[in-house]
Amino acid sequence: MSHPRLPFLKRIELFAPLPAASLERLAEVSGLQRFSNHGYLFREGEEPDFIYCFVEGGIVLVGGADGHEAVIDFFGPGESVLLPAALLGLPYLVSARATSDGQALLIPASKLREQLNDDVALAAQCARVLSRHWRVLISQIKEIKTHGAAERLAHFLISQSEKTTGSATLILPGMKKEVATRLGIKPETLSRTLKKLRDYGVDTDGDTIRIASLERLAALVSPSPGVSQAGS
Amino acid sequence: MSHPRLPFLKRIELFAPLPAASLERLAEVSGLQRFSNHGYLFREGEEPDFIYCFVEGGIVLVGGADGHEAVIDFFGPGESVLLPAALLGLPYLVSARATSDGQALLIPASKLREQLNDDVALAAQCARVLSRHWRVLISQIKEIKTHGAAERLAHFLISQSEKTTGSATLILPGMKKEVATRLGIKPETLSRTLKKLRDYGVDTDGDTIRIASLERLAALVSPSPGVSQAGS
DNA sequence: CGGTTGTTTGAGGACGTTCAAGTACTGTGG
DNA sequence: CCACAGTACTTGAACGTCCTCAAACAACCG
Repeated sequence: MSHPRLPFLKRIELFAPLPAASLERLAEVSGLQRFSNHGYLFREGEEPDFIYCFVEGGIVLVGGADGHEAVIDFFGPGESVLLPAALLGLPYLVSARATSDGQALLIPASKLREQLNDDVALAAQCARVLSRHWRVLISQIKEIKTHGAAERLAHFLISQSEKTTGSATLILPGMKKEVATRLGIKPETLSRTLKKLRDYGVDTDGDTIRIASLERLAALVSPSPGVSQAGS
Repeated sequence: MSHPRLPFLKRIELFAPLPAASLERLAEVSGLQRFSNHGYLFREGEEPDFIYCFVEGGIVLVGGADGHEAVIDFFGPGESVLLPAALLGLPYLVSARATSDGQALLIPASKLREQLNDDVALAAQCARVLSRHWRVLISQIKEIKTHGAAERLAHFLISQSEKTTGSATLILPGMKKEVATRLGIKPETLSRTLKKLRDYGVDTDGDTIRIASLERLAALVSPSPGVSQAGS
């Protein structure tokens, strides 16, 4: 451990599998940055100076004008954002707003682009991580286009709980209005939909959600293949 | 030009900027494959054997069960699909259906993964192309979540025409029902929405669309920036 | 020619939004 | 400590958009 920021880098999925040499080089140009809840880390349209890797706390990625926001997704410890904009050197398509206090590791975009061109391990790992992100986004698009609000909410809740069977308790990764936009609906609709899900064993208490049976919720999303399957 | 497939590789955006050595290596393991309209090149859930680079003709990427399809996007000459699944070795999340006769260059996924680990140029280029794809998907998600059907259709038509001003004539990249799903609406709704757009100078004749003024259409999408627009 | 598939059109209904009011929580200043 | 304002959230009623269902038309093909 020759560098003090090395242990932080190792906890980022994007960098974890890299050999020591690559990590050292990244550690030298990286910097730790604190941020506080509800603050903006960067805004849509700005030039990419850094990529952000979250060590502690999380943010929500939003796009579009104020009032007509589209929440893309929530990000937390171990995850990183803005790799695409940084690699291409194009303006951010999205803004990031903190959903809690925390700290992020910042890597200068220019250094990253440099290293990308002569460090196979880093380049290959970037390609793999971007591939995973692609699949996440594809899933989201498929879901928006084929499922209704209740199904999307159910699926979201399941994805937020670590487990896949039995009961679970989870805390929403942001304010309800942000969660609503992440699902492509209005806060009012989220409120009502959450109430509907009470019949399926979902209990709400502030930003804490208790799910009685993950299986029962999952059944709501894909009504056991083979059944009539009436409306959307 | 030591290899007969080299000229084809050079016309694929993913490979075009690569040095000769990388291209040669890819050319040796690649193969040309014909496909015919309405046929499936691969289906959701299958194991990734190849990535597909389109030399001629195009396909539509669809996800989800038959009857509840979600069209992701259309792809044509110069573009490639399935890099993410191939790099990760995970099952395809989508199916590809041809929207015309054509031919594609196939690169074995295993060879690509191999080369990715010892060819910086290839790895870096993959990362860049995946970054571009990421941005396209983000744009699509933002659009679905913030715009109505008419606006999305207008934007889609504009993006399909090469120009950005004056009048334009374009041919839909697939059947109307596929275009509809790409926009997240039903064929019936597309038909009706297309009729509404007649008042905005959009004329339909089979799969040929004539746009009187691209500016007028664009105004429909973003009602002239600067106006009241009430930011909340 | 009848069968199949894609598109159009119409009528009715479901889902989600908008508008509006009311409740609960949080931080501020008296 | 409490009144106050600001924000998030909830709830209700009316509305609009898009979907479903159904029928008709056109193009294609055996």
